[in-house]
Amino acid sequence: MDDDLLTIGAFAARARLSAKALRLYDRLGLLSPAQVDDSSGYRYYRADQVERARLVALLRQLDMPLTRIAEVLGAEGPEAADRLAAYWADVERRVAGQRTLAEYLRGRLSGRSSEMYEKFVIETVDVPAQVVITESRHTLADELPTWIGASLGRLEAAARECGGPTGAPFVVYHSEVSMESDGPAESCVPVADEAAARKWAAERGPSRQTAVRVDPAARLAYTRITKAQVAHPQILAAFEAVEQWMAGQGLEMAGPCREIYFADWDAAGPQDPVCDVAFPVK
Amino acid sequence: MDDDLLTIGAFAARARLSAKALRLYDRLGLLSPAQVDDSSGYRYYRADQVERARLVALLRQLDMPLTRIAEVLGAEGPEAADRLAAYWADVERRVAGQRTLAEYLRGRLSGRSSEMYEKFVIETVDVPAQVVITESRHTLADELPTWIGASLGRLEAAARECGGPTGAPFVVYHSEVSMESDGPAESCVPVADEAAARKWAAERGPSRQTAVRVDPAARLAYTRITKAQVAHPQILAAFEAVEQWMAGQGLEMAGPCREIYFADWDAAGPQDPVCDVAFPVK
DNA sequence: GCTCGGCCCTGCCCCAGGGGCAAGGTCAAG
DNA sequence: CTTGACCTTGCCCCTGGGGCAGGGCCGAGC
Repeated sequence: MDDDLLTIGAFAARARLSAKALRLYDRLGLLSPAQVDDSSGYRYYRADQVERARLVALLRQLDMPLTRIAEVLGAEGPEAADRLAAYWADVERRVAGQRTLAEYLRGRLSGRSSEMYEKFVIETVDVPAQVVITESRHTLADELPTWIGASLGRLEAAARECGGPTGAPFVVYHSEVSMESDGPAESCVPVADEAAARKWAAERGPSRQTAVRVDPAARLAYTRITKAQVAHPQILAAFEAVEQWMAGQGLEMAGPCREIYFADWDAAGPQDPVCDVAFPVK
Repeated sequence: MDDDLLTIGAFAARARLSAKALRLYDRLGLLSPAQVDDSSGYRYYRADQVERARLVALLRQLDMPLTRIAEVLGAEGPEAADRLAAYWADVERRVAGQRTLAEYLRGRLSGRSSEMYEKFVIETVDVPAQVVITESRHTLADELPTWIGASLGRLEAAARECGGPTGAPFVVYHSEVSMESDGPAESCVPVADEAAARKWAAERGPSRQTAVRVDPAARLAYTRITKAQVAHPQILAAFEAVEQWMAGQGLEMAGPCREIYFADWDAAGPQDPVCDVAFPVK
């Protein structure tokens, strides 16, 4: 039994890993040598540890972080497969988003950049102050559409108990327009009955990040986009077009940007206008 | 003009980047402030630099390294789009490879691991020493099939001038079985006429990494696989099965592993055996 | 026993692409 | 003039190792 212990170099060659990597995995508890000489510190591996080492190598080929590899190794058969599947599903989601972004950028870089903004018609409108009930959440771009749909659905239902929706629902982006980082987004539905709204919010408690506030009167610079354009990354072009226009007009941003959904989403076709992309201006 | 200069914080907010990132991009020459105060070191950006900054942010979202981003920014319109397209094509190739690997591993982890090796029938065979003409190359796994096809095609053509192919062509993997890292691979075709072979190699020069050598007699442990199995990552299972069997028999590896293509590749169907996966044993 | 070459050990610095924090300088509004 | 917000540089941190230095271990030959 002592005889088929392998030194780190021999084991590394069999496992197709570097000795350095093996020392790291040892330190992280991912793959400990069967035996370590007390005085010399030499690591000795059993031949049957090669299988585990190779599995680590293959998982690393998927760019799986070592901590997640440790989870996979720590789980039993089918559960390990589930964890791998979950990891890979994350990767595919991320890559899918990047793929659409890459396509968008390719089109933009290939020369259409200058004329791009001309497709957007920008106007301004003055909106009065209104009482809104809101939900807030930190979320990533790929979950945004789902969350917006669900959240506005909940809020519109609640609005019927607060004097009914008195205007188009909208979503405010408090930090990032709608990129990868989870800038807080706030979905809002205007209601008539502020007292009822406050009662509603008090009942819900802060658990769902609900709130009632008065959205101040503002002048909005906006452009109208179609249902097909309400998706990443196309919608970024609309935001940028409005910002460009504002800069050209010498207008300054007076608050966070928003998307105003004035049409019936489900009834709209891809080319129907459904949404205004807007910035408050001074 | 002085008035629409932005401090780093204001510029960062507009560009949706961190100030830290902007300092890094400045240091790398990727995005230099329009003006830097000599005494205070304060960076000031023009508002129209936001566009470039956002482009950097979007390209970073594709995980494009800053050096490649610099190349994209340095190129003109369509060329920039080409560079982005080339980068993204690389990503898609890598992910496609990882995807098949992930599927393979998912199957393996979900419980089929123990029975997996039983599907392979392993035998041994003694092969005599033979003169071979060879080409060598460092290559990545995704280019391997193409290279093997082209290389064996060239060698078989050359073999006809050296006494004809006298045995099945094969590919030797000198370091990695066939993974991501570019372990050198050597394609070999046995020939009868060593003198003619040496003449052929001398004419070609070392430019194409050609060589003539005597492949020593060996006992091979091998398993026969079908055309469908000759691909990543399925073929890894065959290599591992042979290694497992060798370990079970107490046999030691006596040299680098190889794939022996004994059948007519183009005429074979997916389920036809075309290849032996083999290890020399002592 | 002695040495030599080949492994092996730990420890340190390096890469990208920043995050976070500390110490100190600047700027503008009250 | 002060105060607080903002800016500067510089240092350490993360992952997953690569590379090198300085020193220890081991077996083979002499």
